[in-house]
Amino acid sequence: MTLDPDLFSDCLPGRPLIRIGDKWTTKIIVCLRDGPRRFGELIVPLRITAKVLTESLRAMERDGLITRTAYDTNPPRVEYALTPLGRTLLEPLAAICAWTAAHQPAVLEARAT
Amino acid sequence: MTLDPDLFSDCLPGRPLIRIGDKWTTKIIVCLRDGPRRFGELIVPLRITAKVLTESLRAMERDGLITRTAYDTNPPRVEYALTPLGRTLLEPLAAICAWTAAHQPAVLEARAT
DNA sequence: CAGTATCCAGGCTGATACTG
DNA sequence: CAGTATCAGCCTGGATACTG
Repeated sequence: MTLDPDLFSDCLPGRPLIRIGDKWTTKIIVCLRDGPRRFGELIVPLRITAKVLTESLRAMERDGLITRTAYDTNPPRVEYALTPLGRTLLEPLAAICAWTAAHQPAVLEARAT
Repeated sequence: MTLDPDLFSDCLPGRPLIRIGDKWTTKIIVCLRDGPRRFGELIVPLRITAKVLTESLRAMERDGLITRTAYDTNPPRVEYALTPLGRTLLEPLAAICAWTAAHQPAVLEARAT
């Protein structure tokens, strides 16, 4: 196990770097893991408001994690997809998921006492 | 790579479960990786206020991630240490660190354009 | 359908002052 | 040293209404 020797180089979830620590980014990434999805296909399962979803998607697009493709149809159709860079995040996120799946009961038990 | 099939079971950083997504928890854990540390040994390198550090430590203690040991001396001496449970978090956190170390430049470049 | 535009509450966070 | 108490600002996130 190797942890960044410089603890304060913003390599961890806190706010600064990537928005891993925010409420929605990671969930959106996982939502996109099986292929492109439309705005409405994200908003429903995530139970997020349009405003917040838009903000999150824009930020992730700026960071190069996803792409936004608008088709000039009526009604409009917009698809969001992971970039190769965004896709590389699936692995560390899976590690977090695995940890939670394994240890959530222990945490909840500790919290109960 | 295996991701939790139930996307909404709070297995990801968002707020709900473990405080992985908050600003300080992960940094505190990494700070404690080499052994117990005193309150003041955390507050200085983390550049956190006493109030926030106290709140974070209490929450982590409730969750069973750290222990708090107060020695009845004068001046007082309190040590915080990772529990075995807390220690298991080092591995997934290292994965996040590794991702950031590897891809931070790409993100910053995307953000700049 | 895929957003924008406002407004607003609550939580996180920090600064400052004080205590056993 | 290791906190607690209080106050205040910011920002995230949500509710609601409206638009091309």
